[in-house]
Amino acid sequence: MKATAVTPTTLKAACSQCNLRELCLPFGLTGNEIDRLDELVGTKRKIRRQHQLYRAGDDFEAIYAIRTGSFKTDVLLEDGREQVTGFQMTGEILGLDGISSEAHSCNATALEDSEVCVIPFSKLEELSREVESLQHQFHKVMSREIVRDHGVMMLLGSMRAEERLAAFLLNLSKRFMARGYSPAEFHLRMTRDEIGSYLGLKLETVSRAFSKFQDEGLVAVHQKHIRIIDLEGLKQLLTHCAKHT
Amino acid sequence: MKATAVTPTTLKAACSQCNLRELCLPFGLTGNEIDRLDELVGTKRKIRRQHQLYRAGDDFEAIYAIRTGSFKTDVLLEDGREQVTGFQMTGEILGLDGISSEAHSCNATALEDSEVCVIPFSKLEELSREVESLQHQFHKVMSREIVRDHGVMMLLGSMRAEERLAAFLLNLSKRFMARGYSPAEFHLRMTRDEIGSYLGLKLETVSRAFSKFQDEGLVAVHQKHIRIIDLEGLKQLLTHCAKHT
DNA sequence: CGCGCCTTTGAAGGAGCTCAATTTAGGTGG
DNA sequence: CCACCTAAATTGAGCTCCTTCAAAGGCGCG
Repeated sequence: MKATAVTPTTLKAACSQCNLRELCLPFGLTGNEIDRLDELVGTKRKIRRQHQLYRAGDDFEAIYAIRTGSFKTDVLLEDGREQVTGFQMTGEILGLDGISSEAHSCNATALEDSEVCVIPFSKLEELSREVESLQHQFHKVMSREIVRDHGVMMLLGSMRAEERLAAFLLNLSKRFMARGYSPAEFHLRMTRDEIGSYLGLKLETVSRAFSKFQDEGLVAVHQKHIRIIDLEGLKQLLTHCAKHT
Repeated sequence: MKATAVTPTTLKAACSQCNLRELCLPFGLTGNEIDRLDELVGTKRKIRRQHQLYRAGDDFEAIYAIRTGSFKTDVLLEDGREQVTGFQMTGEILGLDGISSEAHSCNATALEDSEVCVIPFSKLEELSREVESLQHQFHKVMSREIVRDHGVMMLLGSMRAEERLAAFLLNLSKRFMARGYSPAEFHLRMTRDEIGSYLGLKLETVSRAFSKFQDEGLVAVHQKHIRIIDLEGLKQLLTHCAKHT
C-alpha cells in the first residue's frame, strides 16, 4: 500500500508489493522467491481503453499479468467474423497462446484503461528452471486456462441461450468476489455484442435474456450495471434447464 | 523399427525409438536429452476401446502420450449432458487439464484399443528444470492446446453446421497427413453422436451435413469411411459461407 | 442368422437470428 | 447548462437453421 518512489512512466512492477499476488504468478512462492520474480518482471505498460496489448501475428516475447483494468481476447476469421475467446481481469495472465508458435494467435484489447506487468518469457523460463514453486505455479496457470476453455466449450456446445448467460454472470460474480469486490453488484466492462460473441449468441439475444432475467426477478439490469438478486435461481437455471439430452 | 527384447506387459517406453517423437514431447531434444526423457517415462499402458484412461475427479499424477490408437476427452454436466472437448491422435498429449487442481477435470476414453506412455508429472517437472529444450517443448505443447481450444470456440461460437463439419474434416485430414497417413481417405474412430457433441450439433445434423457434402461431390462418405474428393471446395466452405456478420 | 447399435432420411416445431424501429446513455460543442 | 450527436441497448415481428420426433435401413458381432 505504501507508494514507492518511481517515475510513473516506466514503473517497475513489484510482485512483493502487489495485492494480487495470491491470484497471480507469485502464488505459493516464498518471500525470497518473490523477490527473484520481481527482478525478472520488466516494466509495467499502460494500455488505454480500446487499444490493443498485442495482435494476432505479433512476435511473442512476453506474457502479461493484468495489474489494473480488464481485457478481452478474440480471434478473427478472414471474412471478418469475430470470436471473443475470453474476458480477463486483474491478476490473470495474458499471452499464453503465443508460446506455441512464437507468435500471438489472438488479439488482446483493453476494455478500460488498464495496466499490465510485462513478463519476458525467456526470463520466466530461466527462473522457473531454478525455482520449483514458480515452475509449478506457471504450469497451473496454463492448465487453468485449458480447463477454463473446456468450460466455454461446454457452454457453447451444450447450453441454450439463457443458461449461457447465467453461467457467464455466475462466473463473473465469482471472479469479482475473489478480488474483494461485491459478487452481487458490478459493472460490465464489455458490450452486449462482445458478450454475445463470447457466448455464441447475437447481441439481441443477450439483451432479451437480460430482460427475461429481470422480469423473473433474478437480476436487476441497468445497461452495464448488474445486480444479482437471486443467486440460487441463476444456479438452478444451469442444472434444471435440461431440455437437451 | 527394430524390436527390443522386453516383456509386452510392462513394456518400457522408448522415445528414442519412437517414430512419433517429432510430434510429441521429445521434439527439439538432442539424442542425449531424449535418453534422459526415456528414463523418466514410465510404463506404457494399454486401454481397450471404450475404456477410460482417467475420469473427471481422478487424482492427477501423470500426463500421457498416445503411442497407438486414439481418444476422446469430454466433460459432463450434472444433468447428464456431455460435451466432447477433443479427439486425440498418436503423438498428442492427454491429461494437461489435471495440473491446475491436481485432479482431472474431464474423462479420457479410448476410441479404439490404444496404448499410451505414462509420464509421471513431478518427474517431468524435475527433468524440465534441467533440460531447457524439454521445458520449452512442454510449454509449447500446453500452449498449442490453448490455441486449439480457441479454434474450437471459434467453430462453436461463430460457424454454422456445415462450416463446422468442414473445419472438422480438414483438421482431421491435416493431422492424418502429419502422421504419414493419407490426408484424403481415412476412417473416423468416433460416432456421429460424438462428432455432434464436439461440434455442438445433433447427430442427425451431422449426418445430414455429410450427406449434403456427398451430394455436392465434396466427399465420399460410407459410414465411418471418409474420402475427401474436393479439398479446395471444403476450404472454400469455410471462407465463403459468410452469412453471419 | 438375428439382435443391437449406428446411421440415414423425412416432417414438423422451436430457439435464436435477421431486419428494423425506438429508447437511452455518454460525450461534445455552443 | 442544455442541445446535439453518436454508440449502445432494448424491443418487436417474421424467418431460418437446426432440433426433435419418428421410422427405416445397414453393419458388425455373438
